[in-house]
Amino acid sequence: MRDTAAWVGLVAPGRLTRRRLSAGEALFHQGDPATAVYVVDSGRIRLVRHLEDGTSVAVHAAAAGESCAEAALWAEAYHCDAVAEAPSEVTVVPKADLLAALGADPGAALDFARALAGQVRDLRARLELRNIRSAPERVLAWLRLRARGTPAVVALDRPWTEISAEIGLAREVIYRTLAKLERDGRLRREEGRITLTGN
Amino acid sequence: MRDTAAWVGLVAPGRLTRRRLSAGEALFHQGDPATAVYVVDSGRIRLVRHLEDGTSVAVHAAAAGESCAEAALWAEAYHCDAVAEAPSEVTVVPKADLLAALGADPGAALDFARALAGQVRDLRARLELRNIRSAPERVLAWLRLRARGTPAVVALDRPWTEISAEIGLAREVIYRTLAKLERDGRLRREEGRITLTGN
DNA sequence: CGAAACGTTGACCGTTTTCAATTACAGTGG
DNA sequence: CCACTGTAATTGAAAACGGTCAACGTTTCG
Repeated sequence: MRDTAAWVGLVAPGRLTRRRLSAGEALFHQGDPATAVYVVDSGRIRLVRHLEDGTSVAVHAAAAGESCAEAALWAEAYHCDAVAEAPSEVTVVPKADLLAALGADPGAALDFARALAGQVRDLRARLELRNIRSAPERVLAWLRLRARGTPAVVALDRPWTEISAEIGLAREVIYRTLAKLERDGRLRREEGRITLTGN
Repeated sequence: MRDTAAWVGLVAPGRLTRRRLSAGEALFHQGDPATAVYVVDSGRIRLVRHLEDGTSVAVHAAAAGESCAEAALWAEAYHCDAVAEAPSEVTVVPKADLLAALGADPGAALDFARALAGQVRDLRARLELRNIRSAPERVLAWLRLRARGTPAVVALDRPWTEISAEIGLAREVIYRTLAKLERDGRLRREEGRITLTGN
């Protein structure tokens, strides 16, 4: 992971800004003129779309390393609110600069497209994962997708509490499921990593 | 919807091919040299990734109107199998032609990026939707996201059977939930459309 | 006209969620 | 250096919810 936002390099470093947000602080509001795209460096930014009837729907929660509001590049105004869920830091990539860089060099635009295509691939896979109803099967599928080498080993870079949200199961279920899978000999749990065992 | 693949127009029509697949037929195999990107015209293409340990994981199921294997543009070989779930038709967009078109004109590359960014936005929203556990809340959120006008009306362009898969609930649950929401006065069901009622 | 797909509803079962309680640490400030 | 607080990791038990099976009327379409 996490070359996710390599395209930030397309903009001159001097044009990038850092912004620090405290919990609950807004990065931008729905309707504000779209002036920048963002990359979350730390913390978590929640994007919420407000609807005509007064209700709202969460459309994304960008974690550290992820970018958000790319679509703002082609929009006049932001289509959702962005609020920090926790103290966060974001890199502000001015829309004008990024567009200029992309328009000037086809290679740059292709790099950008490539990053987006990678993200589309990832998101589709995640979505497909959610179609697996059974908790153990889903967890196994998630593990297999990110396993490397023989025997298959998955390095755990963040707490299960966080991973469980990505997998879409309550964290208790994850623990229980892992324990059971280990008992059944499907995997082995070690400090910071999981080894998928043959059968 | 479904300008999803407007970028197909970037390639000279004469270079596009149509391919018809019968149920179960393979469009390409993991490891095959990546030669094209595809747009599903009808039917459904299932993408499956095969893993080192012999197991496999579904990474996507492209329905009519969707494109697939965009990432193949930057890959030597396909990273998954593509098999028709049902009789299907796809437009074959030769990788070389598309890359050439994108590389020649920054505007074209930007259009491509734009389409991908839109898809990223959609996929994130769908994923976020899946985080809503409660069936009625999930259904309502889905409806609200695609409601237009005041009062909010959702036009139904396809059978619930299909929609239920997108929402991620068994179709029976959808029917039951809709019936209950209607009973509770949260919405009204009419021929081919749903009206969200105030409260 | 008949087969398929769609829409609908009831009932039951199984799984996941939720609530609760406990252990283990890591970091903080006195 | 040590209580003290907060997060992560676990596990148990009960409740709730969605999944699945079944049955049936309806519409669609070849």
